[in-house]
Amino acid sequence: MATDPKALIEELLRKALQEKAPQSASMPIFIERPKQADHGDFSTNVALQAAKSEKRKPRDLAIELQASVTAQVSASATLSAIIEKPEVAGPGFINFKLKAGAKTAVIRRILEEGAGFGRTREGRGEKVQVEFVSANPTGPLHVGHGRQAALGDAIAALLESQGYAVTREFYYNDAGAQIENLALSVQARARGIGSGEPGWPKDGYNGEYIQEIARDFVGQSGELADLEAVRRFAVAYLRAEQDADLKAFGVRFDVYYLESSLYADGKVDQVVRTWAAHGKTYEKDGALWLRTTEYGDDKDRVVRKSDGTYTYFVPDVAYHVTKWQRGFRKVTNVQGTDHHSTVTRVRVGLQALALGIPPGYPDYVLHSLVKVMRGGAEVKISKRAGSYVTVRDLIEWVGRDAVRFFLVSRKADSEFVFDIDLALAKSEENPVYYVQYAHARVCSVFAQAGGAPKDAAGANPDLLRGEREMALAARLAEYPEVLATATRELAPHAVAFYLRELAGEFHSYYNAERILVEDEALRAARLALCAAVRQTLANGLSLIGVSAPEKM
RNA sequence: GCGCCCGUAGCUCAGCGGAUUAGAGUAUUGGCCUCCGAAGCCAAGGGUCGUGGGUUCGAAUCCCGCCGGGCGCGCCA
Repeated sequence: MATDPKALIEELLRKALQEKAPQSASMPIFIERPKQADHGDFSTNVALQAAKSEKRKPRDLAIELQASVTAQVSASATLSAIIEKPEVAGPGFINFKLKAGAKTAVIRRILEEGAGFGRTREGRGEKVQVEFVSANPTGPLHVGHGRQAALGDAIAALLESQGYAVTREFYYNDAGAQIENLALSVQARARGIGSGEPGWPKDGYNGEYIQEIARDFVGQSGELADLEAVRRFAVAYLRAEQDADLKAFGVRFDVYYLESSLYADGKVDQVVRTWAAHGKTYEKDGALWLRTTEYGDDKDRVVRKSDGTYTYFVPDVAYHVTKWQRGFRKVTNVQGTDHHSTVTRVRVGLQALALGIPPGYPDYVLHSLVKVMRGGAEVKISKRAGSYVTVRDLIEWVGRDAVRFFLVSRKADSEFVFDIDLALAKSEENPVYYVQYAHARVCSVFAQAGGAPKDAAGANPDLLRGEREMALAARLAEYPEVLATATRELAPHAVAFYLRELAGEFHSYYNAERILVEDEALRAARLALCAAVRQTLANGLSLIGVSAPEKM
């Protein structure tokens, strides 16, 4: 028998369905935590769902299910100690209440499991890969990359928490025309040629960083005529810059995969040969085309241009072949929505290779670009323009924790506005401080109590009977479900929202009740509850890459 | 024009495997520090969930049209 109350209730309902509504015996059962306290701790709408196929009135069916569940509960002493008799409400909801002791049991569990609270082995060690940031080494990381870094890292952490073996990977587009362009721009700058002047490359990069690279290159007496040397220097320079930014942001990668290596290893050629061998390509207008329309694309795509070079998506496909061959059956790419056309392209390219890769491979999490406002006007995010807000700017302005929390607090596909003025002037109102403050507050209480309780051994959670204590315990118990859902949906924003709520309930409790009361037993019980709150806050914050300070 | 995404309180956003009274933060207003940190708490006001239809006993949630916004539609990446 399950020990988790929610799982228990599901088992009870399943059995009730088999008894009272055999037609619907195998239907999915959704058990929610109602917003309204008087609707109990758990609620289900199975009766409403099943009523249709059973051709019954929802409320009548609900009453029968309720009777079955009640009978099962009364028959078992264990169950009776955990669950109250359920109630039928509204159009046919069945609401469940837990016995007070069953609610606070989670406190013991949290203190026992510690940093492991919320973690599961669901993933069974399956290898998964999360690719994110993957910025071209042609400029510093901008806010969009920051969003990607915050999202990707949190998604990776969530997958790890559910038992997957995660590889964080960064793909470097270090082989294309843009790199050539970068080298030419630096070379021109070093020769004193400004943007738009004679000799300036078409579509050259004219950000200030180009001048810095040029200055450094000349300063190290680099040979300006040697474009290859300029290219190597510029790429190394920008990679170092990006690495520094990512480090400051607290994001680490396990693998940096170089696009250039795909060419060097012949993997790009191999992809094209395989397509040709399967009759998926044809020549037209001096170029080589892939029959992507066979897979639902609206037109065929050029893979080898008439100048003999490949289009960008060929190495992209080759890259994903390596992911498959490296044993990643589950791959998530975090990218901006401006890349959404590559989703079909890459998937189709993989299909045309006939390697047995599933059609939906890989997964994508696409995020809208961040709009940065300053002084009431939008700050343009454009590499070419050279004026845009970088990740480093944001970190310097509002701090790493605030940036990460903020960027991960929104659904990936929602567009949102990062108001620099607001972040600058009112950084203390950022929700991250609210959550961190709750953590620091618990630490402060422990400092006065002469130390944190090591475990729940000396505490009796049954002494906690206050409304706020019950609410806090229920919130704590919800944490594992939040992680499971957030992982399944690749939606780390749910963690940020959860932490906000947990912190809120703690602040509320703290203001209403004194923790360090005279009564030693009650005091120990409350300290245990605080310890559980602190542990859960710390666990959640670490998933989204935010620190849990003891003092602020 | 076509494709994908978005439109929920003044502002920034949750909710969207349909269901019991639509939620937070922030802003505004009014309270709370002789007592564990006021970066906090308590309370009030504020929404025809873009709009018009449809499905349903029931729609912010599903379907269609329209309006508004974002992104994409290269032999660029």
